[in-house]
Amino acid sequence: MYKAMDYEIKGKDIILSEPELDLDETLDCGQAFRWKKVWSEYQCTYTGSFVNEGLTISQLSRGVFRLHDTSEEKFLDIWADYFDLRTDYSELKKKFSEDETLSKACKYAGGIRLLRQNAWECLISFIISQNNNIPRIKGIIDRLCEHYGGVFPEAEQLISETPDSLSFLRAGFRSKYICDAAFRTASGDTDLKSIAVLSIDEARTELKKIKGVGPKVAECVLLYGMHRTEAFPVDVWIKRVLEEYYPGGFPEYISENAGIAQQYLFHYIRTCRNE
DNA sequence: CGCCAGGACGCCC
DNA sequence: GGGCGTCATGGC
Repeated sequence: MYKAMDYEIKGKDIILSEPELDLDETLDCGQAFRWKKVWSEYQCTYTGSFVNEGLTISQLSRGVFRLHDTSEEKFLDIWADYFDLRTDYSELKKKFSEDETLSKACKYAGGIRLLRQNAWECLISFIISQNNNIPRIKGIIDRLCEHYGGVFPEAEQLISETPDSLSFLRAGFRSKYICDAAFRTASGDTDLKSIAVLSIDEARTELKKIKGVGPKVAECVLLYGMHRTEAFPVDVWIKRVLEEYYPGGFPEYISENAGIAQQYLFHYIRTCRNE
């Protein structure tokens, strides 16, 4: 599964070659909500961040990318992990493709990767996601970050908020859940770092102690924020996939990477069938 | 306008 | 334990 990375340093930029990555597919497929796409004169560029570290990255051509104004150290320490570059996705997809539906999904959008995101940001983001649509989720998270100076607020910054004081988010009934998550996290009652290494069922139980965290949100935090690739979030879209293509159950041989497979299916069912 | 959205909670049986 | 109404908000 380990894969060597192919990159070169070019001034203050890093040029990365990774055939199994596509920015549109990876950064805009419902796993992360804070990457902004900008079209400059010659290229399309994404700007986003991991915790306090910002990044501008553009796709120069198929499988070739420029990480702007960064360093080799930051690339190796932060972005290689964030984009999961040390995992061999060609190997993963080869396995997935033994299944007919997954084979189509991987062929349709082969540049999807599972981002290794921050657990706290995932927790709040997916609390916001419940019974909500992606454009509006992005709007709420934008307003949250904007209010805290353009960065995602830490739990400690949110403990003084109340559902009333968060009304500017227009998050509706979800605001009280954000407050509970912040209080529990800041007080140490919930410790995401230690939850991340629990057995998957213990981790689920711990996460669901937070108000507004049910099976789906817990699964998203595990998958996107803790890189527990066996976690398998089932929303209305994946429910349709399961009913239509997997009436006998999801393939057992994929279970340890079911969450990654789910990501290809989610994108496939939502976009391909509308074309 | 009505239906839906990367759901969870509270209550009922 | 499963079924169902409710919860804000706004995208489409």
